[in-house]
Amino acid sequence: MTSSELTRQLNLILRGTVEVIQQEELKTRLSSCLKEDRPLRVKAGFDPTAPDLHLGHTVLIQKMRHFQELGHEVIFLIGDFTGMIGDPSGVSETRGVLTKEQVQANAKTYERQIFKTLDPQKTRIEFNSRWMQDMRAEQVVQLCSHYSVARMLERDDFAKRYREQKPISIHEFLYPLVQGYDSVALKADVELGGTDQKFNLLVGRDLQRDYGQLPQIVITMPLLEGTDGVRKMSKSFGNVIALEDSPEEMFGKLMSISDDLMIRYYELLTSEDLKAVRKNHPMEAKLALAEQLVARYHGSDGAKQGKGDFEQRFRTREFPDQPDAEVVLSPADFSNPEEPAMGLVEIMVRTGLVPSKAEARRLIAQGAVAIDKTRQQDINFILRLEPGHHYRMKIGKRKYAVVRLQNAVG
RNA sequence: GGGCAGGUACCCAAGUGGACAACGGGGGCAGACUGUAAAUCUGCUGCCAACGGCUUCCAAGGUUCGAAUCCUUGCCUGCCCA
Repeated sequence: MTSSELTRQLNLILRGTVEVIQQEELKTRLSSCLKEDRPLRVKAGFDPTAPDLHLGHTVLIQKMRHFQELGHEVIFLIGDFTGMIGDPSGVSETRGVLTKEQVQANAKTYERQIFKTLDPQKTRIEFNSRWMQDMRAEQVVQLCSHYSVARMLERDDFAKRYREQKPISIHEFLYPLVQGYDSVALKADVELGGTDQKFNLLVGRDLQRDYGQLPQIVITMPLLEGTDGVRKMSKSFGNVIALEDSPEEMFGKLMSISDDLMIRYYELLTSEDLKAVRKNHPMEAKLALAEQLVARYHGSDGAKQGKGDFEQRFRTREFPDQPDAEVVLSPADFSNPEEPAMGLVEIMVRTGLVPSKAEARRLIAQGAVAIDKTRQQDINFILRLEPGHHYRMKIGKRKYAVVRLQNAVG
């Protein structure tokens, strides 16, 4: 194999990475693989408790795709065993333990989502329960003996919690060990992970060495910030853009991110030249980003749809074709069906877009509610409904609902 | 096993017998300004049949006219000693 091929592969592999441990090892192993005409075995683990992939995950998946394009073997590892134990963090809440059925269902969802990026023919999906399930206590203890508490406490998040006198359960120490053991079981050549996974990935190296294998090369990728632009994208922060968000939703969320974050998304999620992006008007650049990403997951029709919806809602401030909720009232909803009328607060709650009446009142008082383009600030306002009329209600900046009477039975 | 400290709303954190639905900060939401950007200013941020009522301060009991505050037990967490 030529050295130019080696360089070509390295360039693609290294694009966007934060750290490669060790780069020299990567080079050596890659070149021997090329020589022997065998693929690198690349592993990346995912947590089955969060089946909804979001853009944050795609940073890794994109990298997996790179490997795939270069002809290597990628393993999408689902940490179902770890998932079934349940995540310990969170003091009062005991995380629901996942059943096998749930894990199966989540795995299906994963497949559907990752195959928008990865080639199904070339992707191996594994579950770590396959080798963890029947491991005997003896073997578990033996596994534990490969690592020390002091070294465990080197992990940032453990160290921090230890310092702050926050609880750390023993079984949390098992997580890195199990994850590391996965690499042993799979004989991984490379493991991919976010920068937050660095410690766990390194444990894999140590364990592999202890078990007489060549230690895997660790490649860390940046964590993508969520829509708030500060914290990493995570369901628990409520700042995700999910791959299964509707085109409209995805487009809208992408448009609402800050300019700085937009650049970051370009950097990690596209191959665009950042210098060129910066030359554009930020608004235009953002539209282009939204179009590109929505098209990736929903096709070009989806992108058009998302853009159209965005234009309606925000640029021209029109009522969208697809409101977020529709409330249809029937005679039974009124005390006097002859003169159908209902308090605005009640209607708002019925849209499901507002969690409580108190919240509805607050919104009205703050001038966030309009009916047919007329702002309504009286919290006691009663809407008299006329048959056939579709009342268009706007709640806050981004929620729209239609309210109407049930059609007379014809 | 023993000693000590602690558990307050989404998070951090005040409050240590009545004026507490609970100071303050963060976050969130809304309004103004905008490019649904950033920054800034302002307001809101338990629920309801609402000048009032109801349910909250780890849980269950108890003391009291009255408890987030005092007592008992339990659960949870951290530190120190063994």
